[in-house]
Amino acid sequence: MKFFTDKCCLPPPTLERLARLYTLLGRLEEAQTRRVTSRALEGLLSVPCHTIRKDISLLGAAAKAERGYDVAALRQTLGLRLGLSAGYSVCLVGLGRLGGAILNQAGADRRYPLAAAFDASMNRIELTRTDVPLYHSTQISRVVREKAITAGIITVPPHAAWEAAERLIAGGARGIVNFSPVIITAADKPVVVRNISLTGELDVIAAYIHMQGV
Amino acid sequence: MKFFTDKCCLPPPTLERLARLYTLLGRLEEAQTRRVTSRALEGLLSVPCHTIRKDISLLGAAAKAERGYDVAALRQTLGLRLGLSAGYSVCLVGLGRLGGAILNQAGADRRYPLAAAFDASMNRIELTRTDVPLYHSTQISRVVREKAITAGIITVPPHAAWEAAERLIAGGARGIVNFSPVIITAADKPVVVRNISLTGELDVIAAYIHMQGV
DNA sequence: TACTGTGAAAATCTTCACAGCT
DNA sequence: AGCTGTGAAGATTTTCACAGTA
Repeated sequence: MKFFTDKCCLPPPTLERLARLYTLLGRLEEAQTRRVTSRALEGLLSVPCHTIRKDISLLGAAAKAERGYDVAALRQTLGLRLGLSAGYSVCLVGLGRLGGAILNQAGADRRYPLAAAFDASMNRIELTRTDVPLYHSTQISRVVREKAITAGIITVPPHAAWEAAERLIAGGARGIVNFSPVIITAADKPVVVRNISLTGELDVIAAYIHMQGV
Repeated sequence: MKFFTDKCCLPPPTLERLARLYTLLGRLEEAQTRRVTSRALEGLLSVPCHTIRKDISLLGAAAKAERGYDVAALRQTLGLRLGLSAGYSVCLVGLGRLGGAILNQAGADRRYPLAAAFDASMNRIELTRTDVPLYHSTQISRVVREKAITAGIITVPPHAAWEAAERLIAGGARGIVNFSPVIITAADKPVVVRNISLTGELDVIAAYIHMQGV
């Protein structure tokens, strides 16, 4: 018998849905919504209400059987149990167009402040205007270690992606969001990797369409 | 008894893995690799070789039991069966920083050429330099319909995301890649939606880390 | 020997059904 | 009446084990 994937104590699909729910609850809170029923969440998340209830139930800590969930309370519980309020700091590797966009939008989202950003071009580092401290890519491991950075966002060109990932891992990073079109794997390392690719998403869409599905 | 999700004739997880495999095979082909074994793919995709073999087997069309798969042949089969060589055209909604980045990188990836791009600001439309035809956001439905655009990429601010999605759908788009931090749902419409959010990915990473997992 | 292909077994995830609360 | 919580049933997905082929 095997308990889920590795040592995770919540099924991965549940964990991912709950993470999305957390963000949604934040938005509802901003909109002054006090309570939501699982059925309302079904419409907002495209997840069956049964599944939502089950997910929350698996968390082990829900409110009593009242009319719907208390938005603020549920969000807080979620943040606690999922470790989303841990205040991890992240860094950015690659100051090209995509990196630049993230650098600027990072201000909008206070949850994951950028503690550092890196690029392989000194020229670009000098041209970039930001409050985030900038370093040359060769400094990744050192800076990640010194600042105790938890995760890195990779936006470098394909050929440089692996080296960026290795440096992040060498510095002790525990997570990587990889936007370069190369798949980064770290099955043997204690690192969570999320590979995101626009083309990949379009491929999946094309495949679903091809299958006549929804 | 229920057959997978909706009318799709391949299990969704399989479909998504195969789509990723397709891209990987393209890369291997560029690198002049002729054959790959399922075990080699395991390392490159972080997917167990058993699963890879099963996935390919479900496709229904693999080579004879030789030493590994013929890279080019498998890729071609995949493209055909998954509909990845259908030559869909896509459009971009939102010419902010992220949209601009995608607009420029789109040239790098010839698989999904941008047939149009939209923004709500005429000023920004005039300032943007590109070969892609630009239109005001109010034209989305018309242009999507006239150019038979299959999918749209949304990079607008949160408050404008829903309207963008509705216009795309009204124009007949079958797929949406949404990079805005709002979740777009279209469970009742024949549209495939992929919501992608940097913060969301960081949340998932944080949650996995919290669970002590890998 | 080293690989793929695949039915069957095992594990996992989702859905159901109904108890319990308000 | 209408909601949540949850064990159990059902469906899906992964893993296994081994037959078959070069």
